[in-house]
This record gives sequence, structure tokens and C-alpha cells, in this order.
Amino acid sequence: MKNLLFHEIHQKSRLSIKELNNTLKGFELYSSQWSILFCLKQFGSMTQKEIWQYLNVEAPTVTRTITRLEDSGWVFREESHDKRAKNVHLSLFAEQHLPEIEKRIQLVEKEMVANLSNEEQDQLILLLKKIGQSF
Amino acid sequence: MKNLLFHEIHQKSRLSIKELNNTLKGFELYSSQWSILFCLKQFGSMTQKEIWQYLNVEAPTVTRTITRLEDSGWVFREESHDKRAKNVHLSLFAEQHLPEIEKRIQLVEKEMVANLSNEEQDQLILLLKKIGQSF
DNA sequence: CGAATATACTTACTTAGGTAAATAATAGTT
DNA sequence: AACTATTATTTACCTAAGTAAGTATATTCG
Repeated sequence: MKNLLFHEIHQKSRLSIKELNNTLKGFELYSSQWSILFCLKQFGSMTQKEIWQYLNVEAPTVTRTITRLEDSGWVFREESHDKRAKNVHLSLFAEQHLPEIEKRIQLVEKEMVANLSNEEQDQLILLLKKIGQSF
Repeated sequence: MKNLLFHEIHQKSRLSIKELNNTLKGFELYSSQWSILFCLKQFGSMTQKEIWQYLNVEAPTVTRTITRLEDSGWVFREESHDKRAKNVHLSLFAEQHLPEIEKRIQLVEKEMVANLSNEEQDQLILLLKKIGQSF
């Protein structure tokens, strides 16, 4: 069981991203774009900093992805009171299409963990959350 | 707990890659390069196909990474009997340095799962392995 | 045998993530 | 008030992974 944990996490991460991208293809979206839309759906408008902090990625990654989402009409940026920051909002188009996308993704997720009982699924999430908490 | 599994896997994958890259910096290696060296250390010489099948990535990804590993002297390619395929070998330099790298990485992995008991670590790997088996 | 198919790898191009440095606005200090 | 430090975002450039298409070698089948 030596050194297998990282390998396994990495493998399943790639697998789930593949499945996610495959599902999103019909909506002309990519997995990272989806993660930001999902974020905004959950919490409402956010600054870019709030987004990258929640998603645990770096600021430039979010800049890039939001620029693409803005170009394709899923979100728009609004100047905030603090002129350095920008508030990101879902577009009307996004609000209208997100529920359908969410439904499809939940189906894929269900398939992926079909071999795990509900208890195992909860246990897995709990264990994953405990990783790297000392950092 | 809706839709949290993929998110959590993705998060921890990014976190462990960051830690891995940080550790490998001293050896002028990146995480994906390491995964191939680890592979060759475990199984001996392999064709590129054997490598990407084991690592569950696509062929072009492995081509690129091996080219870099070859340029920096960690591996070399040898023509196989089937002239389409190429056998990849660890260099002497790699053989000499891998044990030290392995030791360092194991320390980082240990830190990352310090909050989990040994049983939890085993359980986590088992659950991860069950994901996506229907595909 | 020869044409069609399959296989192993490569090339070109896309998105995803990272670091380092630049820019612009804010906050703090003297 | 003015200088300094901090903060939010962006730009430029690196690796990682994917798809699609190209090349060269093997295999299969009429």
C-alpha cells in the first residue's frame, strides 16, 4: 500500500474530470468553467478572490476561466466599491440553463459511485476532507 | 452532501500535486515526470503504451513527459523488436537518485495524511479504488 | 501477394493549473 | 499629505492533460 494514495487520488481526479467534460460538451462548457458557475449558483455574486479561495486555486487560473465565461455569455463582471475588486454575476442565460446541467451532472456522479453504498460515499468524503488539514 | 465528492477529489488532487511539485523542485522534476519514474522503478523497462495504460492517461501526454525526462537524462528510449514501439529505461543517474527522492516523497505523503489513522488510510484507498469501476 | 485495417507513437492545438512579476487601488504610518 | 506596504487582478510563461489528425510499422484478409 506504499505511495498508492496520491496515485489513486490523481487517477480518480482525472477520471471524474473526463466524465464531467464529456457531459458538459453539449453545453460548450469545460469542467473548470462549471466549477465557477456552480460556485456562483451556490453563493450568489462573488469577487474573484472569493472564488479562488473557495475553489483552492490561484488567482490567475480564475481570471482566465472567468474571461472565457464572460466571452461566452455565462457571467459578467461588475466594478465593486473597492475598485481593485470585481464582482462576478451569473447571466440570465446561465440562470436559465444551470438547472438542466446540474441534473445531468448529478446523473454522471451517481453512475461513478454506483459501486459504493451511501454510507461509503459519506465516509469517503469525510476521509478526503481530513487530508492535508495540517497545511 | 450534494455534488461534493468530485469537488473534494479535485481539491485534494490539486493539493497533493502542489506538495509533490514542491518536494521535487530540488531534483528539477515535476509530478508527472515523477509518476513515470516511479512506474519504471516498480516494473522495470516499459513501452510507452504500457506506461500510459498504467497511469490512465493518453499517449501524447506520455510522449511529451518522456521527451523531457530523456532530455534531462533520467530515462532513455530504445527501439524494440516491433519498430513502432519504444522501450523506456531508467538511466544510471536515475537509478542512483531515485531512492533519495522516494524517501522525501514518503515523508510528504505521511504529513498529508497525518490526521488519518492507518485503518482510515487503507479504507480511503479502498473506497477510491471503487470509484468509476463501472466504466 | 497486396490492399485495407489496426497499432504505437508523434505533432499541433485546446483548456487547467502553477509561479513570478506588473498594474492599479487601498490602507497604514510617520 | 506623502511615502510605504498591502491587496485584487492581470499578464507572461511554464508544465499537465485532453482531442484530432498524421506517420510509420504490423497485421489481416480477400
